Amino acid sequence: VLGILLYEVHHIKGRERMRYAAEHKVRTKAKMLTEATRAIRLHGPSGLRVEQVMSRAGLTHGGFYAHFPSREHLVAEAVAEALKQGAALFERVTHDRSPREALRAYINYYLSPEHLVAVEAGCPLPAMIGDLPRVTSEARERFGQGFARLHKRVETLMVAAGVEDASVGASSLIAELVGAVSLARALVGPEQTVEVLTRSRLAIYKRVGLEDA
Amino acid sequence: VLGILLYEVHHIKGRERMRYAAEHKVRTKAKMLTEATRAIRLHGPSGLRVEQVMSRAGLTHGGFYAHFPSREHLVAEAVAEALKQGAALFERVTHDRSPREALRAYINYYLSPEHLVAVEAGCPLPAMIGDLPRVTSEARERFGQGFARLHKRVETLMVAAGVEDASVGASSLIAELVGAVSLARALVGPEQTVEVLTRSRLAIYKRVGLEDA
DNA sequence: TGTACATCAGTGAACGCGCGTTCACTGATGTAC
DNA sequence: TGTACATCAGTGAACGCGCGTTCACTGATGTAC
Repeated sequence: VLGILLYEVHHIKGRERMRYAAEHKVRTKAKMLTEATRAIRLHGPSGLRVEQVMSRAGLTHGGFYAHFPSREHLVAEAVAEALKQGAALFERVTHDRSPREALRAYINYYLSPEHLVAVEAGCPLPAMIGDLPRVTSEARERFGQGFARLHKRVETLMVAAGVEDASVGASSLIAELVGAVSLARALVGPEQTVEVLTRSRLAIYKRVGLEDA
Repeated sequence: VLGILLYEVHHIKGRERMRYAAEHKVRTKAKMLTEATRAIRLHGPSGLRVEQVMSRAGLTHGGFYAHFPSREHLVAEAVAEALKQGAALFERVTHDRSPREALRAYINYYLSPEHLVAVEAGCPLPAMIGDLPRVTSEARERFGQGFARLHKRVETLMVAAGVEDASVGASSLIAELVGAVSLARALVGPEQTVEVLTRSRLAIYKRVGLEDA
């Protein structure tokens, strides 16, 4: 009885006491997630290493399980987080431009040599798609949600830009962008790489009705 | 002196003696390569396991190094072999059809639900691109050669089919096909999957001037 | 023809290392009284 | 205010397993004479 009373007291007071610790924990978890999305972009979901994530977050690997029940749970959350960052990237590139210029800016950015190299900061899709079929279905569900959101954004932009069949167009655009960047990153020489990118840019420009820059 | 003489004799006779053994060795190496390309399609270059390749070829893993100096060399040769199979697949789907029907057949096959599932028999590109940036540059060179050959074939077909700007069109087509199938395989539910495929099919049909089937 | 010997693809055990996970412990931050 | 005690994020060593690679050995296929 006394034990139960003490437990209750601790429990109730606990909420007050924990507030700071909880915030602290949330911050370090966020740091871990940040590093995890970085790892996924650089090495793909199956290339994410628990110890590497922890050490980059300034921690030792043993502490991992205070935040995530397993590596796979981290991967799932990191996939979701990466897609949010992809959407944020879309906003950053397109905001405060006219629809047509926004569309052009996104296409140009996506197919630029800078984006090819900026694996850590760029769109997370090309870095993940290859691995995703071999990943938890939870992670893939999250990916599906993120993909749907991105599709919606692009579609909305295309409607505003006066592109007809925007839903089809948005899906097709994302597919070609992802495919072209994936291919370009797989190739070695600058010639082949640049050709893949510029050819896709020309083809896309033509079908969405943008003039050559 | 006598030792050198004996060595010479063995060496010369050796060629004769080895002929059968050599053929045998070539056959088992081919079996290993077949299994290796299968593994790459299923699990990506980084998912290829030496022991798994060997056991599927009916051998024990220790014998691997009688055929390849290292796992990475096998990966490089398997990447090249996989791309040859991809080109063969293109021939198989398009041969003895008129250019326009051949083009349509390839697009339809590539974006079909069967191809989505037929990871082992289908085009090897979607299964590899994600991993390739993290693979030997030798393997990537080989990939580049195979990609160039496929691009050429598609371009030639497009010229014959009367598509204008065939070089750009072929590159764009491959990029979208690869991107769409990669995305579709990454997604879970049938709805999203099918939508990605059919939207890309519609978009491609439109831009290469094929009517809906 | 038969016996001794050479070759080498293939065997299977062992090694070493990376990596996810577990666990006993610490130390900073708090509460109780 | 000060001392005893509770909590729990984080530490760091250890475990277990998968996997690429090595290595001493085998046995089938041949040659030598």
